[in-house]
Amino acid sequence: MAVKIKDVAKKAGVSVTTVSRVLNGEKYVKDDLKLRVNRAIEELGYVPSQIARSLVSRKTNLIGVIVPDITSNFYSTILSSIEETASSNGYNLLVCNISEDIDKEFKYLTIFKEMRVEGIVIMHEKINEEIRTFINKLNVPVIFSSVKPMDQEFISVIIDDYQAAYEATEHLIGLGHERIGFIGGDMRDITSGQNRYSGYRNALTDHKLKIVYEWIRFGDYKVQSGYDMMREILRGKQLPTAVFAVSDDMAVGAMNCIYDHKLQVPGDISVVGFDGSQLTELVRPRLSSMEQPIYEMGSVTVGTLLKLISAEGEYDSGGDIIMKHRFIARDSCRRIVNP
Amino acid sequence: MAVKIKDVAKKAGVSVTTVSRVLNGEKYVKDDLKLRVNRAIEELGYVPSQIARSLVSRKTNLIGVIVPDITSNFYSTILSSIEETASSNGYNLLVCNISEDIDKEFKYLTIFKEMRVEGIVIMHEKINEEIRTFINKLNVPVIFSSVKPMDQEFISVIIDDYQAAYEATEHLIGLGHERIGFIGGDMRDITSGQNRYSGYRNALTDHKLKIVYEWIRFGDYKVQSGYDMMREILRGKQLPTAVFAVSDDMAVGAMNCIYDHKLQVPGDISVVGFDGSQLTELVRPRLSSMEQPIYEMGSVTVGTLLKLISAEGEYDSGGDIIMKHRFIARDSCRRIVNP
DNA sequence: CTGAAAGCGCTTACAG
DNA sequence: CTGAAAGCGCTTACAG
Repeated sequence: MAVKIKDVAKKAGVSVTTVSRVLNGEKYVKDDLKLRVNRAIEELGYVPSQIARSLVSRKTNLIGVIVPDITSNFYSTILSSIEETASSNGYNLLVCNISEDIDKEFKYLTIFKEMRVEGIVIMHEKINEEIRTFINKLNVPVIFSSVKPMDQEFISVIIDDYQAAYEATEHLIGLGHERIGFIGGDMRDITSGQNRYSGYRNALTDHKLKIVYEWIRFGDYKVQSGYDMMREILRGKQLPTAVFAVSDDMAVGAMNCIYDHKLQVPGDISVVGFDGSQLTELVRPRLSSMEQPIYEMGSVTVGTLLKLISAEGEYDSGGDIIMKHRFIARDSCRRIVNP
Repeated sequence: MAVKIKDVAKKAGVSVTTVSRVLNGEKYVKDDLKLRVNRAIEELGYVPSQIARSLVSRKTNLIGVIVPDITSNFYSTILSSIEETASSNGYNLLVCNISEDIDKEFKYLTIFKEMRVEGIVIMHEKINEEIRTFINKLNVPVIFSSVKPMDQEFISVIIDDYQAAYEATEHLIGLGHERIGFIGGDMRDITSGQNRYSGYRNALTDHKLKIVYEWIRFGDYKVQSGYDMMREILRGKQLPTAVFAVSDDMAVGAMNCIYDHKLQVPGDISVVGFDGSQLTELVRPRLSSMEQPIYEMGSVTVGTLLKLISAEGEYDSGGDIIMKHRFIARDSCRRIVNP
């Protein structure tokens, strides 16, 4: 099979201990021995087994990542950032795409444990009782990225969703809109579900605008549900002049639905999205959106996780990590002159 | 630290051998012992170390995947399919997003070797001499998915790109187009670079149409390059009535460029894409595209790789694996009545 | 500075 | 059916 440390030792005429020492860059190896060892490594094409190393060092350099849907631009962008940060810190990623399948998540968490990953990143909010129990006694640092599930005490890397949604709604109000619809998210998630909804509602009421339930729907953050929810809104007696969707995907779905109904964005209905994903620049008209610092969130997630790992539970981040949001106006909203 | 097999054995009052046996589902263990062991496992929350197992079994159940750009819908879709197939066969993914960085690829291949992955999937064509040499003597099955780099003899899972590009071009010709532009790919890739270009050219010449180099550009498959290449084409004296881009991303970039120049798709210029990614249904007008069976390609890639793994080099796939393509007409092309 | 030996947490012949 | 022992490929005290 593959060449092992013993083969290198034999070829170099030294002990495996010595080979191990030059492998790990220890000093106290005479130069000529070091030279012989390195030459043997070179000639044999020796690459040490991380498996064996992990067994003795108890370090796997592995981080397990659970992604709800890797084909979503938002998640794949965070993931690419996570990957980059992890990689540059010497960590590798075990990636699990659960696509709504809770059983798969449980299976994967077990695999993560078998593989002795040093930390886990979770990016979805559908945490049930069984999973909560499991990760609680897992004895491995867990961090949530971009979500904050209910009833659990792990750190989340998020933005101030309430404030962000409030400001996004105010943007529309500032443009003169008074009939503003809403396509929300999952209420099992505190921030992207509940807080964004509260932000929307409070912005309206603070500005003396009525909350019209006919214009309010809840989706699953994906394009199709944005489309479907928008269609329901379009069936109403009176139409809103603007819609705020809490993900860019849903906003694009809504835009497409409006387009397919022969209405114009922003001529007939303005649309605001949320996330600031690449989609915003991909569609026409370009989508105005409340931007999350997606890429930065990925690196902060890994950075914090690495601190948790090296501190072995002693590190206190001081609770959730709140990143800065920023509204980016593009071409999907218009000013209402005569409401 | 974590509980190990010895702890279970002690608690159950048996030898570690016996625990190992019930763990691995061997028969020849008396029911009452099995019961005691399982109870001990349960009570201790024992999960065996895959690291230790791998060391003795020489099986890691790991597949290394190199993706050029995980944020691209095309690649993330293949990846999700790869993940699903691997997972359901008991394999886990070590994912590397190289984002154009050849050095990173080399680093990752080394890590793959250290981790003793059982197989490797590569999804990009920029294989240089150093990398070629490395994977050739890696002694691990390698398979290329959706690409076929030059000068290497590993299996690729691809479609008949020549024929597909030919048919896509013919679709436009069939609609009456005579001035058909082309936004191509990377010539280092035989199929998606060279063959698609040949398919386009031969379709034109077979139908007595002229090849106009003013309308031909080459990009990197991404949205931005589609946009940029289209802008160059739009600068020409005479405009084509249609453009065929060899990726949906570039086609969307081209559509956006046309839109930003106040021209209509398909009114002024028809656009055909390639891949059949989710983007085709996301944009308006919906993009007509030559569809690759993306999801199936992912599962076939893993399926073939697993055969290569279990056959230990004895399995002969009979060369590249050619999947079926299919043109899907949507709304981005119009019929030319008076050319 | 260098090496023999023990040990990381498992599995697998080999005996019984 | 069950267990003691060797071994997977490394690292790390411990001696020298």
